[in-house]
Amino acid sequence: MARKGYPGPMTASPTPHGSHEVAAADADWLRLENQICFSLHAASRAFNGVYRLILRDLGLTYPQYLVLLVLWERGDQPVKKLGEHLRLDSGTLSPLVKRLEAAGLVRRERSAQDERSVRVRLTEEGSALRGRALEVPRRIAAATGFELTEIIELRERLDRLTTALDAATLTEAQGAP
Amino acid sequence: MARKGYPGPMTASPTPHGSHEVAAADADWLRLENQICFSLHAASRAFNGVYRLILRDLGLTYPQYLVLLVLWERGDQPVKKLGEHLRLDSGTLSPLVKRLEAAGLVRRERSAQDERSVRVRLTEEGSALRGRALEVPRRIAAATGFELTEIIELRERLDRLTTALDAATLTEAQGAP
DNA sequence: GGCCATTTGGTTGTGCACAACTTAATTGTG
DNA sequence: CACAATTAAGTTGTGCACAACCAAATGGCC
Repeated sequence: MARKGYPGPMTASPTPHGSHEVAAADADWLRLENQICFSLHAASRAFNGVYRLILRDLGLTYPQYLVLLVLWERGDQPVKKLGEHLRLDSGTLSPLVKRLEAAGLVRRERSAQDERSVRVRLTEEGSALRGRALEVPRRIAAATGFELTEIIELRERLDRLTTALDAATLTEAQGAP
Repeated sequence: MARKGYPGPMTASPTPHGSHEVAAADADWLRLENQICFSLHAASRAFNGVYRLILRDLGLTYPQYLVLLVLWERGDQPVKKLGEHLRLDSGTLSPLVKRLEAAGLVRRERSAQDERSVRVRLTEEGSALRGRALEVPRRIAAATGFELTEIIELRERLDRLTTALDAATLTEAQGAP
């Protein structure tokens, strides 16, 4: 668990264009970036673990909980909108929503106006579950042990990171070689 | 993409024990915590997306890359040790390592001293891949657009978060009600 | 009307994460 | 020595994430 030191900023300074020097600098970068992406990965899974426990009482997984949050806050939504709010595509949402339907929490019904669209509607039971879910956030916040300001800062930084990474994904994917 | 405002600290102040008041405060907390866990979730997936692209040339997934990082840095390891470094259990690592073996990057061999243990050993090809992987971190760092100090701060905060969450998971799981 | 691209969901296949269980080797204890 | 407990991997089953592909409905265009 004890964290080994990361290479100091001096050793990781971006060496201009050298040949041998670059290899050493790369190795340092590698170690550092390993930390940041790995830290994020680990934090995400740790969060998932806490949610798993707390949501077990409600019979929900964490992504299912997210879907319900959207429905509780914004009302019935077509699958498309859910995907936009949660950044998930149909390949993830279709089976997930079906499981929520199997659990009796939502119903899926084709729109009459546009038969391509499927509206996800909370059932009585699904709406009622919100009451039991209200205590979840506080338990989660308590588990982090973070101050409110700290949470806000962290969130801001993560969102900025996500935006940058998404942009980079696009440019990598198509445009600039 | 535009972010709606989060409830200010004043509205989210933990109301003592009320009845109606609590519901409103809970709803605020809910919104806020939704942000932080969701932000983390989204950031993690965004990172994964960038890695997916950059690692495609190497024929690796992100978790496979993590396993190789450990092997490159610390040499051959039994599966158990890999799991400790990466916080992954055998259910995840067994098939993953088999895929790496199928790709010709590692070999798995039973230890002679302890026949329960399986040592994961880099092949020639697996070791050689390190050279091509050296440029990965810099491309990732560039994709984040973050300063070094900012990355380090973020990492520190995430690690602290993970530690707190892990501790909370344990106490939730067994002990204190 | 007939033809097209677009939009919306769905399906399939691969891989990761994890819980629960199994198997085999090892260690500890009487 | 015999036997129980522990440990290391593996297996099975469920669910999420995403790429790639498919089908039906829609809307624009001639």
